[in-house]
Amino acid sequence: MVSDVDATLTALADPTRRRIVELLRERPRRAGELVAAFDISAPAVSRHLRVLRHSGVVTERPADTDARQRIYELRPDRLAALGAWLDQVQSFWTDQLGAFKAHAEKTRAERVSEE
Amino acid sequence: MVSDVDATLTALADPTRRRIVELLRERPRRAGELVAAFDISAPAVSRHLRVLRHSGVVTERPADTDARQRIYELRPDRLAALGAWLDQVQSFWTDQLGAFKAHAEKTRAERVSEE
DNA sequence: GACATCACTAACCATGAGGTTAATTATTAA
DNA sequence: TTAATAATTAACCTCATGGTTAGTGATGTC
Repeated sequence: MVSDVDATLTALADPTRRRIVELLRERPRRAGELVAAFDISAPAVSRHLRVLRHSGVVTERPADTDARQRIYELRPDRLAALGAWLDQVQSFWTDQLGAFKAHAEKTRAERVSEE
Repeated sequence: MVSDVDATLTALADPTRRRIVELLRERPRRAGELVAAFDISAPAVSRHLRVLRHSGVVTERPADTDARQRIYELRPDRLAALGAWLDQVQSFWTDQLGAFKAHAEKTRAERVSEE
């Protein structure tokens, strides 16, 4: 029930991996491109990518132009599952305390529009 | 920018803490009640609660009937912020999926930076 | 074919996080 | 006021995780 959410949260637990997700949020990127974005070594980034891959947060494929290069792309399903889990937790909460429901929704909406 | 999301994800990274959140999803609970729900020691649970407290996911207050007991309650703001972050990531993905599916391999697409 | 390049795995090391038991604080009960 | 209870902090141990450098496999380039 929570197992893929579990893997997703574990994957997003690390700040470097969160940053990778944010980079991939803009567009797919080559592994080397991601390595260049951090001050850590290439193998370190590579292992973060493996965690993200195995948790299903990203996909990987070789580039058409140069098969040595690997393109990483964000995959929405797992993030959607996490979102659903969050909605569930929040909805239970709002059911419990109906008076605050409006406030919670309002807060959420504000945060979205802020960025 | 991501800092509270950061703390929230770190807090939810641990399976025990996720389970605590799910228990609190139903109703506020006493610390001892939460301890009883796990096979680990009371201090271990206590520290998980501290992490959740510091990340803002839960609040704590003494019980009215017995001030030794502490009531833990879920707080929606941080989870809402995390939800907003997820929405943001996903919306970027869906906006740009079509365009990049076609050209990502051949073209180095230049992006408008929204930050 | 020889060599460079991209990204990965392998092997190793250090730190942090989660677990334990023992001690501490605050409150209630006798 | 003394003892018991609820929960926490303190001190300690172990192991998972993230970092490193070195080596490997595959692909592109000369």
